[in-house]
Amino acid sequence: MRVATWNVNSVKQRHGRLLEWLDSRRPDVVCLQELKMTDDAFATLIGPDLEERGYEFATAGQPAWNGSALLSKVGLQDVVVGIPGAPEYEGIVEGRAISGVCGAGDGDPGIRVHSLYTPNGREIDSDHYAYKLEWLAALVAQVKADTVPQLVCGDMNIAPTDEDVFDPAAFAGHTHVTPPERDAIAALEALGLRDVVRERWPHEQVFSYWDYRAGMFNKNLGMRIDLILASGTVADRTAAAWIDRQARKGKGPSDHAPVMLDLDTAPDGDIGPMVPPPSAGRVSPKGAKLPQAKN
DNA sequence: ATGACTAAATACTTTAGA
Repeated sequence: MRVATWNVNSVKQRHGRLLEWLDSRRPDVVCLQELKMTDDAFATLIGPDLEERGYEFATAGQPAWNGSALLSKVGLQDVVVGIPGAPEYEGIVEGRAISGVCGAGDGDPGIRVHSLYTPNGREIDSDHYAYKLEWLAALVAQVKADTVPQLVCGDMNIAPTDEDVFDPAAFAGHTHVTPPERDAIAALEALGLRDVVRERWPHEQVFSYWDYRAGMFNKNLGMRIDLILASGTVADRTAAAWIDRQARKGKGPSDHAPVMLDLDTAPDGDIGPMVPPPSAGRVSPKGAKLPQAKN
């Protein structure tokens, strides 16, 4: 079974590339983030394309911003929209979480797959940052309460360690790298979840996000903030785990690349081409800075 | 010192992303 998570940065803008990627990689379960559209708009725009390819789907959409989706060719049961107990932001329930059980049947309990878009946090002294931490606490509580096999996937907006950014010095004082944020990832790992990409690439620079500006992708100045965290029995089935940098290349990409996990069973037939290892031989230049917002 | 790119709505400028 192949599982993928991808922040597509607008399904409307990524429609063609998303379908080409699905046809090339043939994932069985797909988590999408930043749909930037409502449930109805998603179903109208891309629902028929997904059904034609054998996917069931469920969405936690929202007008214009955020939005998470879960696609599955291997069953989609017990869908939960949102995280119980998660905070709202200024009275709005944002489309940041959806989960469902995939691959169940024949005595197999399946896997609860979460498709998550953690709040960005903006600045450390902002209420968006406090909201991010509260949201993460609700996620940890929910994962703890659920004892079935789990995959926690998505744009977590946290670089788990200093190895997950191009230069820790460039991120001093910024969100995504602060101890309270990293504590949330550590709390999930303390519950038995494992970061399958880092386990597979323990000493490589593997990034999943590169700012659109200033040639950051070409210089490999990125961050690893899109994660797949697997509970023990699922992580033990890892056949391959990687970041699909090919999907970040060319004209009109998302600023994120998909994260991929192959478990030790897969459907019969062609599941797509082999892909090269992530960032093979690439090392970030030293002393680079983050792009700065215009004032 | 500054800008840098993309997307959506607030729409020809602002807000947001990370």
